[in-house]
Amino acid sequence: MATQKEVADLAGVSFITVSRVVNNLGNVRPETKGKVERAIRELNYYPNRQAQALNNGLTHTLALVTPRMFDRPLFNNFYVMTLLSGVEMRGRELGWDVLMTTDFDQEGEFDFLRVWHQRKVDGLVFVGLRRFPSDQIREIEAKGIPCVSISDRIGSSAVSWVDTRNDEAAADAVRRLAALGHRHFAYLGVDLTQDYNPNFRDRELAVRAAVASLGLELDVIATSGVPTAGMEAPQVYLSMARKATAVISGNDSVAIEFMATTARAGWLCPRDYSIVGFDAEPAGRLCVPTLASYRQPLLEMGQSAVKLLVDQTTGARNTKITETFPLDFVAGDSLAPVPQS
Amino acid sequence: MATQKEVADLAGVSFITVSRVVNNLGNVRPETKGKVERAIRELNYYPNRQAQALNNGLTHTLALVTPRMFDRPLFNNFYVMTLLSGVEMRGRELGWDVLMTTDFDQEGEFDFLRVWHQRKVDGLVFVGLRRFPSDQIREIEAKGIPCVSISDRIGSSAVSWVDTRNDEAAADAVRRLAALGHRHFAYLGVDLTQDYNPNFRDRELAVRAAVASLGLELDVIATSGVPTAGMEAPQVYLSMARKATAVISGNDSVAIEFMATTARAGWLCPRDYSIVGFDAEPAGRLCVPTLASYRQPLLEMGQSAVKLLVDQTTGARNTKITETFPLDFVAGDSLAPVPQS
DNA sequence: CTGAAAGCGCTAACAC
DNA sequence: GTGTTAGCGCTTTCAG
Repeated sequence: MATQKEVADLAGVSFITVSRVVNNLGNVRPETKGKVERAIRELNYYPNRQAQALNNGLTHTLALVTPRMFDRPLFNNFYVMTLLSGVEMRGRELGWDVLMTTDFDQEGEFDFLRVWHQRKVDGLVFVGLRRFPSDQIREIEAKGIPCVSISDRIGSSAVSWVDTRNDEAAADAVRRLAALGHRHFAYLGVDLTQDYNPNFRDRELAVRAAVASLGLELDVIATSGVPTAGMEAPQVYLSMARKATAVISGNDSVAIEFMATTARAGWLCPRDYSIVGFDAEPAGRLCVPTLASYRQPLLEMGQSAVKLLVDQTTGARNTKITETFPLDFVAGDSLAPVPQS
Repeated sequence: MATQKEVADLAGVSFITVSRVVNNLGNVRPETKGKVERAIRELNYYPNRQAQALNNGLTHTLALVTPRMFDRPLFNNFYVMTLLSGVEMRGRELGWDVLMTTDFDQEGEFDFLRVWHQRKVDGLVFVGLRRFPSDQIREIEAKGIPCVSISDRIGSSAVSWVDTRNDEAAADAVRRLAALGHRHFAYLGVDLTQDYNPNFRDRELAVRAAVASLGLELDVIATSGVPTAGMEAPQVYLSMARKATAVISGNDSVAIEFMATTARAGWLCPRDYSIVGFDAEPAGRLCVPTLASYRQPLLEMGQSAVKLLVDQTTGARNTKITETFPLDFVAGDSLAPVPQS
């Protein structure tokens, strides 16, 4: 653990000169600089970030805040992890490190601001799959804590966000299925009154609107929360006398499970119904039939969020920015013309 | 951002008393302590970790080092993600935060020790899916950098590791399939001369040994590296005149893709062959047929690694510890008696 | 162009 | 029990 002073001694200069070289402040004669650089290399010197941070307040670290659910972190999840990849990639480019945290602590307290208070990070990126408590928003506003939200369009003027145009994609799904002759739709979602999830919310609302505007039929089946009569979505669907032929699922995981369960009951996709999901998870590509879906540019979203955050902490920008991305349709064999019965 | 001094002023004591209260050092009269605690609450004071770290050298942060592949982080991966969950959970319990990093930087340099040199973390947990360069091992030994490896049984006496008994599970798989009458095996792996992965390595070697000891037949098909004649594993298998009826796959992802590809070619599991994978990914549960597999206790492994690391940094233990976990068999419909042909 | 002095927020060692 | 002094490694004034 070489220190600045040791480098200075070896190079025969004062430690302040080392600081100048390390931080590229100019004002150093080339040959002095050369001596210092040689000493740095020889001692394998790295500036101590803790000490730097104590001076200028910058840790060059951000926290990625993700949901904790069922008493454990929700890392094991394609959506969150792809975002993390984007965050890490852009973070690296900009010289920032990423601290993984969850929104709740062990005891179920909402304390994700802790890492900022402790000065472990300069700012936070939220993966907003859950309602944001307004207490925290007020604190963020009051203290000017740099924050960017992904997926949840936080109302506060202090929080920038990036999101996708789920409404467009959901409307496209309805249109696409209607064009294949489908007249009876089902939407697999969550109980929005219980489980706030902005993605599911936007998708369900847009599906409702699009189906209604075409004058078609729609069953909405909640997956989580309190499922109808204690049954899970596939059971609810299978128990219906008149089954929708066009199923739109709030995400791919739900869709894949749905396909597997109905298949075991002898009700097959795409023979008996068509289905489309969201998020284009890799598992959907491996299904038989392959699952049609809408891809969010998660990698880009993660990268963009970091950019916004860094701009904000460095003062390059201090106004709220909002950014929306389109979703791409990913074709699959799970989409077919309505069965003639 | 209240400081210790501000709290002290408000409480009418000196800042050192605040420090004593915060760190529970005793030596403080209860009523003084009460005053200080009230001031802390009122000012919403958090100790500045940077400053603490500058004194005692402890950041209470660990780095989880995971592989970067194909120019991006490999976070989006069931295996890595479940480990991360375990690491985060135990970290929280012990008051440590987790910094996510990758083994290579943007330019392909092996610089995962950077975060330690910069004093951003107190130690490292490696997810060893890749050969560890011996340069780094030497540096770890020389500087006493606290490290724990997951899955790769690092030879150095300075690096503790946790791993699973893949050999046992692989032998069990062979035994199980042989008991179902299978005599011709295939193993789907990677090119071990090109792609070092300790899990795949242990599994392949054990399969080879077990099949040989029973005097049965084995085809080994590499998935990555340079696939035979430019074909991927399923194609290689399908192109064989005499196909193995018992397939053991190095992991579930490969197995799932294998099943999907052969199914499209009309070669069906379990009618035409049986298959078993490793890691018990959730996607395998949703396959038709469901995929038999062996589950590693990844959550526990992650937790255990953190425990070992923390013990090492706090000096509670300074000898190398190694720990192995058993794998659990997870039943699936992909296993059946050998087809009568 | 280079250096000396002060201080970031905190803790360890030593007084009182 | 409580306070004072020094110093962790670095950067930011301000002098020379």
